Amino acid sequence: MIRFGLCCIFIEEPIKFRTITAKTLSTLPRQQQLERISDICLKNAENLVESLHSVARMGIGAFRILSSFFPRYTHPEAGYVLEDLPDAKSILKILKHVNRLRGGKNIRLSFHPDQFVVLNSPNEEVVRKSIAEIEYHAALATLVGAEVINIHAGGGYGDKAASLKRFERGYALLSAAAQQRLTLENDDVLYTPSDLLPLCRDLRIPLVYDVHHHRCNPDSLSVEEATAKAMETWTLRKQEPYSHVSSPKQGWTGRDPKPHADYINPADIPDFWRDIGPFTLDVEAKHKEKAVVKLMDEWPIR
DNA sequence: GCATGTCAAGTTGTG
DNA sequence: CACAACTTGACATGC
Repeated sequence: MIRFGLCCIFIEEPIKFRTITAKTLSTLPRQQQLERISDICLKNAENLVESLHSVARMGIGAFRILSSFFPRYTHPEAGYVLEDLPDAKSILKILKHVNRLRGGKNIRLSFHPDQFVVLNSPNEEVVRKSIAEIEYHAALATLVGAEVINIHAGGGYGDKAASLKRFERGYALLSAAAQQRLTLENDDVLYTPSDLLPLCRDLRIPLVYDVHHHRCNPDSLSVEEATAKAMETWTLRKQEPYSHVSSPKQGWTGRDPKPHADYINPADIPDFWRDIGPFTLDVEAKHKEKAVVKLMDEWPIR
């Protein structure tokens, strides 16, 4: 049994999350900055409520919240905390409503902090900023009841073993709220499931198994083996596993299989996934909810 | 209006 | 060595 998930945004549904750049904010006095940000955060909170209604209506069971939900939250100049915002009370109220809705509709929420979050960087400043960004996600996750903050292990810096050791150091600096939600995902160029599984076992971190990344960046494990080992990291924590799927834009014969296609080719989903579970499968496709709905139609669960 | 360039941030592989 | 790719497009500006 598979629960399908949508990532961040919609292509056809009339829901547009808003944002603002640090550059634009920098032209405004602080009070006006906070007003602009507050307005955007309030609208994004309302958008999230609408998102839950929409995905529930379409039979989608998970939703990834975009990282710029509170735009520029940790920016060195434009950054802020919720209490700074004129609409803080309304925003909080809506986010608590989101949490109740999520529970009532049984929708899993997650985050995927962007590529600038590198917990294993040799540069201390990068680690410090990465931790701030993860803690921002954790605060938001606590408010809305999101289970997962999923990241990649980071750079290799010519020595993957040493770099994974540095990951442990960064991980140790996170709050309990962040550690509780942090998950690791195999990436498409560097860290394979085999690389990450020992670390996941040692730190009790669930492994989000991205089958597309595994095909782009394989190791000695078969898809079957990697699936089974990844699932174990979740059941150990008594959580439903998460996996990711996407299809290559130019097909597997094209030059670079890494870019994502508009839709999922059902053939890219391992057949045996029908018989395991339950687990959540985030669909990473450019056509967003249309791709998820199409996949659910073309790849019916038993 | 609509087209186009820009947007905080890291790391890697490619042309 | 510049640039795309990564989960990603929306905002800002200038015509």
